[in-house]
Amino acid sequence: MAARFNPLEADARWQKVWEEQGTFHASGDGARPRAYVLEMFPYPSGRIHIGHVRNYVMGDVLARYKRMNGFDVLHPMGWDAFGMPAENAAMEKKVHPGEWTRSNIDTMRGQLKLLGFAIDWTREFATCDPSYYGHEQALFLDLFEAGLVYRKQSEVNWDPVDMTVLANEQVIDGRGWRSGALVERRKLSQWFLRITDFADELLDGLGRLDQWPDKVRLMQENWIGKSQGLRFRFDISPSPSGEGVGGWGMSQLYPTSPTPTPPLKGRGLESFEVFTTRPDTIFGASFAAIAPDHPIALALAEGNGGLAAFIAECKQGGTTAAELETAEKKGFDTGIRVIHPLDPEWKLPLYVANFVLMDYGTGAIFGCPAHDQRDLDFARKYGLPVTRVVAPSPEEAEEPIGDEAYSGPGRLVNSRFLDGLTAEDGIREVIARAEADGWGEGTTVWRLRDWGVSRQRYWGTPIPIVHCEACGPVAVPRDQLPIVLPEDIDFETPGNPLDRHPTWSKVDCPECGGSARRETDTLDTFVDSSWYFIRFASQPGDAPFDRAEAERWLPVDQYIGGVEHAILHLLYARFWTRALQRIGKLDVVEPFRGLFTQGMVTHVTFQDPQGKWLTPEEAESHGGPVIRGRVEKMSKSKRNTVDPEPIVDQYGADAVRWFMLSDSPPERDLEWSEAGIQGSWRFVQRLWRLADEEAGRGSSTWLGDGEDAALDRKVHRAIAAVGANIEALAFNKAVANLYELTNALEKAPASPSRSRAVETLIRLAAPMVPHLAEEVWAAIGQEGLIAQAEWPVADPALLVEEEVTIAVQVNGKLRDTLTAPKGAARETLEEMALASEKVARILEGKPARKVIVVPDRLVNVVA
RNA sequence: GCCCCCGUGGCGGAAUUGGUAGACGCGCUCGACUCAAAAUCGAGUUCCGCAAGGAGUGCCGGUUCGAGUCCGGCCGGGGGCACCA
Repeated sequence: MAARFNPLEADARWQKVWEEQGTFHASGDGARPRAYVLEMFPYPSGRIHIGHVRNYVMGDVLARYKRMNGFDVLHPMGWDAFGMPAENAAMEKKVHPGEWTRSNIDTMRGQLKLLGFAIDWTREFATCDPSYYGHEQALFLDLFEAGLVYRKQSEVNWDPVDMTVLANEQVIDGRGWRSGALVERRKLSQWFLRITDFADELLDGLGRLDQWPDKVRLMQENWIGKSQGLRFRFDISPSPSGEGVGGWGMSQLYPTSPTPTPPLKGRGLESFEVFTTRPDTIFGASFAAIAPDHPIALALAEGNGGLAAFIAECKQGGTTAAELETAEKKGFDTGIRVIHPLDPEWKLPLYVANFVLMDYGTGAIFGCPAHDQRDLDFARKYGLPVTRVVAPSPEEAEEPIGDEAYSGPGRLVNSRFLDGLTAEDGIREVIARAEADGWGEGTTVWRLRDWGVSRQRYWGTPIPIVHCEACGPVAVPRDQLPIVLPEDIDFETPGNPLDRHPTWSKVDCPECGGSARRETDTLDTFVDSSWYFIRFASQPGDAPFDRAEAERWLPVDQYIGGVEHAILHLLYARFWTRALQRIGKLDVVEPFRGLFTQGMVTHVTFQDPQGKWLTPEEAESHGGPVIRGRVEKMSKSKRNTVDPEPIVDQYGADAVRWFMLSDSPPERDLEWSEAGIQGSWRFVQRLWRLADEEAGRGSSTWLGDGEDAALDRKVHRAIAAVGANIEALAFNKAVANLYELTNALEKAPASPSRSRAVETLIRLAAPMVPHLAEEVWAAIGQEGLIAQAEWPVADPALLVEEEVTIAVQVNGKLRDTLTAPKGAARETLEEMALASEKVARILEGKPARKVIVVPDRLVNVVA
């Protein structure tokens, strides 16, 4: 063996061996139990960054560990290859999005291979392959035929310069992030998937995902947003003088229309529904309010210029977080009165209010100022009555409400027949009465919206629909799939190139044969990532997947990725899987049994006094003063990124892998540092020296024949600890276990125990530093690959200590320690502790009041 | 505003059910080897103190024989949602 481990030479050599032998192919032959380990597949943006490396190293350690434990492991890799950056590159660099994407994939695949990941590359695909998205089109049609896809008008963010729809995240301060143009709200016909049909089961299923982080489950729960309550009808009160005009409040700021008769009658607008989660507070009602775009508001505005102006003003209001937070509650009194459902004599004013949202519930509310902060703010502003109807105690029944609404528990007061009931009973009672009397019903409202999947872009999966004037939207016949994106496209003009293509969209209607137009929208790329894990498990040519084979691999046993996908991707994938189950295509309920969200890789930042960001190298060579900034997420704009490739060239894959696993718990951020990677490099070399020494010594040169029982125990404790920590994905702890064992081995005198221990250490380290492990494995004359060797088994007998250290406390303070045989009797321990000089000194001859003995742990003497 | 998580040495972080706080790594100090350096090896490294000893897990209080861990109240940091009725 060489004096030093040379990764430059060894890495490539072992990577070639693994590839040639197909070491990491998932066989699926049923001979071994299966394990499916998956990291979120990357978007081919250009180059691998260090965050990818951390993500894939974690999955890789688990995959290799599972393989050594006798599993048939599926650990695939692919590319989430559709999306905007490719189109931006096309516009900026005049390169075809496909060409740009393919070239990035080639680069990144090469970079990933440098790290020696145990990936089954035979299953690799990119979502931009027609052989992938064609099957996606088929699945879309399956859902379409099952009624889970529909088309409706919806408001979108429209960039008038780029002529494209923008996602909310792409609208910054009301402007398109690329063009800087003021974004318009536009109504477009879009395709939607009925994810709301699954709201209940998606929520319910979270409870059974016990191997998911609580945080992610909670985020999804909030996102789905289930609210139970009462939906009920308000009838508009007929008034002698017609149906009212704006008379009070805000309306004075706006000119009142000279034609005061609002056209509600005969249009189904004589009543409207509201939703509330607090029907118990119904006797605290002091007003009703509708959204500015509620049909009644729009109808009233036809005859009321003041209201029309108010509605227009509401629409202008920004929708950014900051603006909403400070936005004042504003309303417009329509002059209309509505009838309280429990008292026909009780009339409430109807406002149009800026804080009522048309797309939640029914777009209308009843206002109960005493117990809802927004309603209270509103009521105070417009001088509306505030009546307490819930009191935390009988004494507080008449306590006036101040500036804060009371939303806590209590009993109902000032509420006629509800008085004395708890709030919960009140809710039940009012719902029961509403249902019995026919003016409302108990219902559930969700925050979750249906998933709009239409994107007015080129680089995505074409939606397999044809629009025919006679037949409407028609599914493309299956034998015409895949609908392939045209290659001859023009990015010179903004907008969707598919729309402008001279021939692509011109087709005959599959139903009537008449001339028709192909759908030119493409699917949201989140659709692509909603089923790729199924395609990894099984990829026949003529179908999206083979059902039986997919069911044998799924669900994914361990899924690893960034927490930024906690909601959208993970919710969409759960929905898609359930949708496939509902239509009878795949009997899997949840796609990911275990989920792990890893932290980011961060790095220090540097700036010069002018605030210009500097790379770490620039900071070092910079002549003038340099400000050392915070440790932050790596980003190009802050110039604190680290390219993994030169680092792998310098230190080798194993040192990089080891560093990615060290120190920080995997769910937290890891700070990249030069010292850290050097430390890892040193450890790789230490392992090498240890093995080298042992190999060089040969078995004939023992100093003695004696076994080293203490070392044996340490080894077996390490076997148990490393295994448990890898299974728990606590890689930083597994790393610490390996350091401890290495330290112990370096100090241990030569013995057969030590030789065995070094071999065990290499096995334990193999998932983390696989190239070095293979090199050592071969050098010590072992057959085959360590990647396929068995994980050592801890001997339970050696996990038990013979002697234990007992802490001796006086009044809970540590005063002494003593060594006792494992399992020593309470009395023995007590006796030993009381015999301690230090204890005796503190007791000063007085007897102990009490002695607490925790066997094998401590004795606490209470003085 | 609502919901959730986290505060432990110079730094990253360990610490079963409450039971010896600081494992392991980084950094630093001293020493060995060396002409010197790198590499490597040895010793040390929570704070105060020469020591004996004392203090110590953001702060204040509580429960307990015993609290980093449990409870209450603050302070600080991070994340999610965002006028959701």
